[in-house]
Amino acid sequence: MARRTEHSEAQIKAMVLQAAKTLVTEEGVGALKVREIAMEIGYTVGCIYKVFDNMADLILQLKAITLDDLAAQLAQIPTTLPPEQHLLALMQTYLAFARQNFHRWQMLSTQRLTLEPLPVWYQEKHAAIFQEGELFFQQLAGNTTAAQQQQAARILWASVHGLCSLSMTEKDNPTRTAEIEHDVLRLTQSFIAGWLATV
Amino acid sequence: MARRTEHSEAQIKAMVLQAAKTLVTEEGVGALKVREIAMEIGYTVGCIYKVFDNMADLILQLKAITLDDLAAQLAQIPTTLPPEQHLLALMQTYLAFARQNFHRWQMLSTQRLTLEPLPVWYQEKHAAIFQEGELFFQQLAGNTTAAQQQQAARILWASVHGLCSLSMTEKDNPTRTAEIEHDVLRLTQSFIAGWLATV
DNA sequence: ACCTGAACACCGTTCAAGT
DNA sequence: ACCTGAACACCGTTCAAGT
Repeated sequence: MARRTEHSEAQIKAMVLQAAKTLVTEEGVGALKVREIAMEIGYTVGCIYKVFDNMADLILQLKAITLDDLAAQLAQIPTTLPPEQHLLALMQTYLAFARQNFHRWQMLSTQRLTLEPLPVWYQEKHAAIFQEGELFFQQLAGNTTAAQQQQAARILWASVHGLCSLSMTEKDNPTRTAEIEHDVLRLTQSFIAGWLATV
Repeated sequence: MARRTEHSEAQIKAMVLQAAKTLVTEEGVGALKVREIAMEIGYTVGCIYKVFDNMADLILQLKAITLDDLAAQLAQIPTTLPPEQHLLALMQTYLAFARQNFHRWQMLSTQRLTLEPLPVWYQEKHAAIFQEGELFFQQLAGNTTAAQQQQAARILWASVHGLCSLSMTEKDNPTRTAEIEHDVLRLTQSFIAGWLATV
């Protein structure tokens, strides 16, 4: 009954990812089902397994797109800011991205159940975001080593992520929502001040 | 074919939770299946739904036990420590617990897909752990408000959690493993120093 | 060669039917 | 009254069979 060739493999791949992105954005990662995607793009399930190894592969590709979108947001921060302001802007932009893309951001933290390590290309994409920040710790304290600057950036990113994670999965008091920004602000300022004093 | 009454409902509930705890501890939350639990305790699946509403309920009970175990660890910290040392001990104990109970600790962060809010009794158990810490921020800076102390404790817990989360889900370099403790130490010390300076 | 869609294995959950 | 176990709905995944 088949034989269409209306779309190339690359086109189908893009259609699948687009449909998957919409599904996750609107209903969360829990709503991501092969049959649902297939119906959305007008093909059957078998077709999806021609362009993706399996569901874990598809999810990884989708996470990569989310990382790209986040990186693009971070890149928009003006480069003229003094280092501490720049670090603060990075963290606030991260929070804003998490808010505006809640379900996709949440998906970034869903570790798959398989124990295989993440592919290198994905790890590098992730590391690139963390590297945003190292430069500014260098500018803040030029006498520190590169390892110290890396550690500082890594700690700041991870801790702000933890704070976002806690705040956004809690029950949504309207008051709470406004508090998150203050928490991120205080965490960032306090960490930088304390790091400068003890490094 | 049935009719045993060898165990009370409470006994069966305890057996289920014990079996579930072992399964999660040894193989992770992904290995938690009703049929598996049923086989382990020598009953059939239907029996499990007599003592638990569903799988989400069972998982919540299991998470509550994990929170209790964590709280017990935190309570073992000697009360004679000066406030900053005590905060540091809290964070290091949290890291140690996460390490020694990796799969159960990881399960604490797995938000269920249903959008219902967590029951109040569970929220309180969770909040009780976060309250550990507030007292010491008060001792560190008596001139601050209770709200400021709460914010500080909340931020410190969330950020250390984020750091543990990042470190422990990364690929396990043996070198990395030793670095985590240094990261937690630096984060805690820097945050406290910075908080005291800017509050 | 390309796509279908029925089948399979495996989940959580339910409930009529046994004892 | 208590427990069974077969059935159901719903997943991801595969692959022989159509065009």
